[in-house]
Amino acid sequence: MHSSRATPSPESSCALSAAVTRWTRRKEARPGEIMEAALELFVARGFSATRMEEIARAAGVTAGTLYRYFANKEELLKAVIRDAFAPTLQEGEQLLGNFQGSAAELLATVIRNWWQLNGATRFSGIPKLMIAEGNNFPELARFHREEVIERGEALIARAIQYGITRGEFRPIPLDIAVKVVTAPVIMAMVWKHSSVCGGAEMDIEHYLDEVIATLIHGFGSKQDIEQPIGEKA
Amino acid sequence: MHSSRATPSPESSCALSAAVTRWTRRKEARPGEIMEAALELFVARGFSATRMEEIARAAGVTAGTLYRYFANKEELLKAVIRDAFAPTLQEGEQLLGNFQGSAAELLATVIRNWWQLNGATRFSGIPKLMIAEGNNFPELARFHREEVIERGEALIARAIQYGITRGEFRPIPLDIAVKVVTAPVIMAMVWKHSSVCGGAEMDIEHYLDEVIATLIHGFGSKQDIEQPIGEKA
Amino acid sequence: MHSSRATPSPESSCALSAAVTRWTRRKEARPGEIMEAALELFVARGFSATRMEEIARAAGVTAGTLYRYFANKEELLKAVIRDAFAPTLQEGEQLLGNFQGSAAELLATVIRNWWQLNGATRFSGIPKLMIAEGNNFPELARFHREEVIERGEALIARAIQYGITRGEFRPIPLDIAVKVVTAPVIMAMVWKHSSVCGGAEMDIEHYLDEVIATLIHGFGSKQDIEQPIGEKA
Amino acid sequence: MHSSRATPSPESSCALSAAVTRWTRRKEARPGEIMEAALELFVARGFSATRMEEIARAAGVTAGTLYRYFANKEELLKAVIRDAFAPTLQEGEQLLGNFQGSAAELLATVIRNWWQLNGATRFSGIPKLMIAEGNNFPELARFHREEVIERGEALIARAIQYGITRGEFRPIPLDIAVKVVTAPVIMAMVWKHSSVCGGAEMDIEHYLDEVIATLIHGFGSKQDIEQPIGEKA
DNA sequence: CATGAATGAGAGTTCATTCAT
DNA sequence: CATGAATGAACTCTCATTCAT
Repeated sequence: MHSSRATPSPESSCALSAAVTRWTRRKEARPGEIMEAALELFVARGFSATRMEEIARAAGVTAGTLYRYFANKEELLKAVIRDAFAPTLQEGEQLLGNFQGSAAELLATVIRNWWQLNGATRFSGIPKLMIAEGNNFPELARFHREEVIERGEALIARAIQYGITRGEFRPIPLDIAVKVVTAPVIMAMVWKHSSVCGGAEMDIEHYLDEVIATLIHGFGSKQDIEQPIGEKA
Repeated sequence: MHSSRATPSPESSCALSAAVTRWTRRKEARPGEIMEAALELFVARGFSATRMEEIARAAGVTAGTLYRYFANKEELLKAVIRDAFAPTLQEGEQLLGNFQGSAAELLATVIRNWWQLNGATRFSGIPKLMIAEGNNFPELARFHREEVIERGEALIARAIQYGITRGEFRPIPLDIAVKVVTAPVIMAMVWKHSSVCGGAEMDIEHYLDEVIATLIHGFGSKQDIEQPIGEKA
Repeated sequence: MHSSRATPSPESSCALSAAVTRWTRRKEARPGEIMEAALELFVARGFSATRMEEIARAAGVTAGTLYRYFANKEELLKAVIRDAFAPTLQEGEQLLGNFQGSAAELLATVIRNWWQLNGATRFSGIPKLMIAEGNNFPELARFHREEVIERGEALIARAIQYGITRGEFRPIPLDIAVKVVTAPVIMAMVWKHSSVCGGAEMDIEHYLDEVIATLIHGFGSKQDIEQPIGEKA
Repeated sequence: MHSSRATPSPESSCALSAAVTRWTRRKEARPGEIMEAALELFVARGFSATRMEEIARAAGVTAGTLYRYFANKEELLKAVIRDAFAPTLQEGEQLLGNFQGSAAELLATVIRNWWQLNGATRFSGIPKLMIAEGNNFPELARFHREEVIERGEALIARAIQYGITRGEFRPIPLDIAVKVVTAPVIMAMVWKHSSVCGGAEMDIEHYLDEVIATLIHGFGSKQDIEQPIGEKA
């Protein structure tokens, strides 16, 4: 069955290799390989549109095998998400704990960290995934909201609060300000994975620089801020 | 030909007025009713997850009837999108043509118009739709990119250029600046339709005010802008 | 596709019959045909062991069609059961309402009715079905218990009570006496459908006669009943 | 060969006693432990619905191990049944050989014995099992019929014949009478394991008392038995 | 022109059984 | 001898689409 795959020399040693195993024992490696394949496909095609058998084939196993490691498709995605965000969130929480410098610097660092650990990796496809199909999978949505969004937004909120407390930022309501910060970053991730918008070929690093600059100046309190124009009366 | 069904006299057909029975009037309204129903459902559940029969029921017809007006599901969505954006874009193009005031005011107006004509209507669900499933329907993606995104971004670009030319905004690369402006607006539309993020209960009007304020100040050139912190390199 | 089946003359009328329909419209007949086929197969093979596609084939349709008429396999069986017992139970309830004669006669009639309307038909396979798999399908078990068993046992109970009230039967606790009556009848149904016990070739009519005789004499109060032997202490 | 696992000295193998390690002792106990676990689960869930891996886990081994001792699932059930009935039947045969008292007493004793040795144990689930799935496993059905049912019915037949010969019982055809006796006992076993009928909470001891009383009186010849009512013809 | 019964190609998931270790 | 990862064939159920009426 031309198993190939990590078989050093398929043709060597007649007697032994005749018995080339139908499957290779990989207990430890399997879950990771499967999650890898799943992430790739979920991001590329979407959750519903990805067939379990495709994931299996991409991971070099059969569909039945997936169910040894993950109870069902939804749990597989949950596992993928868990793996994706844990490090980023931990890193962020640590950063916030010890920070000493200016709020501008803090906000810039938080955003850049977020991008490097998530946006620049293939985890960047997950937000699009949840936006796309979260409504159809309520348990998945709940999980993502509680485990990822709430923790992530709390981080951003602390950074902004830090700036307001220091008088660097004007006193914007935290919940709103958090959205103002996250929106452009999430959209960047969406663009990376969407052929719909012309985002495929945009220079994301440059975009992020401008986002950061605009946010910092936009949040700034130094200048006397004249009333924004067109405020709903 | 045995149409029956509340048609007073199927065989009469003397003049035009006689033929305008309730059933016949219906016939002309059908495509619109179907598209209406389709938009509602596509936005709520996603494209793939919406069953043709649901759309039919919502439009008061049966599944087979849909295929009289639309070749298939994908063509139905294309028709829906075509209808959605034409007015908004026209309005925007007109505005840009005649504008005289400050760039800040222009940018604020463009954004608010966009929101009123799209974001506040149920068309606001379409961006999410395209983000979600555009990749799986390339022809759809191409159509949306060319007919909607490119025209929309051109509008925003003109508004920003207006500000730069007047010296109100610092000279940010246009393609980047456009994304900085559109990201928070599109995300607002996404949040409106996503149970995933806690966007359901956010105060979008207030959010938009802050977005506009932040953009205008962030783009502003008046203050001496110290070098943004953490700029790569 | 040699559809045959109620087609008067398959070979006649060239032009018309060339277009022999892929499917025949049978809206009214279908559910009945499907339930018929399902009963046959459920009884023969058991509930779990019967595949939906087998039922479909036996009913002359494809598997998908079953789901137009029945939400799922369990609902299909429920429909079969509903159809099977409604008439028997109604008949029994009517009988009990008007009866005038001796209790012995009443009991005999109730049992014989039960057998003729159920035991002698192919509905007789249903008790075996429920015994076999009821534990694995709790909703099915509940339905059968509430809709069939409880109503049926209430009937038997009334007949016995009638005998006790008249002094024809000794005062046996009703719940127990009901089981003593139903056990041999249900077992007769089980035997009819079980190759396991040598019941296939037994003379059930004769068996029922003896059951009735034994029950009536066994319940009788006339003779001085000496203490049953071996009663637990 | 690298068995490892608490084996003190895999390579020693000096004498017999050395080989009687805990692991080796286990080896001899295995089939019994597996059959025990299988019985429990087959009775609780049914034959098909019980997964081999469940049995394995319940027996403290893994799925693969089952196949060392039993060729497949069906053979495992056969082994379980073989073990279940041997003692009961032997006991019964002995009883019949030496009995001296009244037929009523004999019949009562045979039934009570049967119940105590089978009905009251977890073997009581086997009849339900065979009723449920016997038809799908012909070889199993044949085995059970020949090894269990026929021998059991022969026992009952002898007890009834004893009563007829002594003039205690009226001359009922033996094959019929046997069924009249076994039906209520088997049903009692079925009820014990069926949530379908409200049998779970019934007082089986009391039920059996009434069954025995009814049978003995029902079979009795003393009273002048008027023609049972409603006899067919 | 509208209907809606029917199709048929999968989708996710389960499980007895195998076999390299 | 025991393990348990892996297979692969079923199974139930879904849904876009067709087409006789």
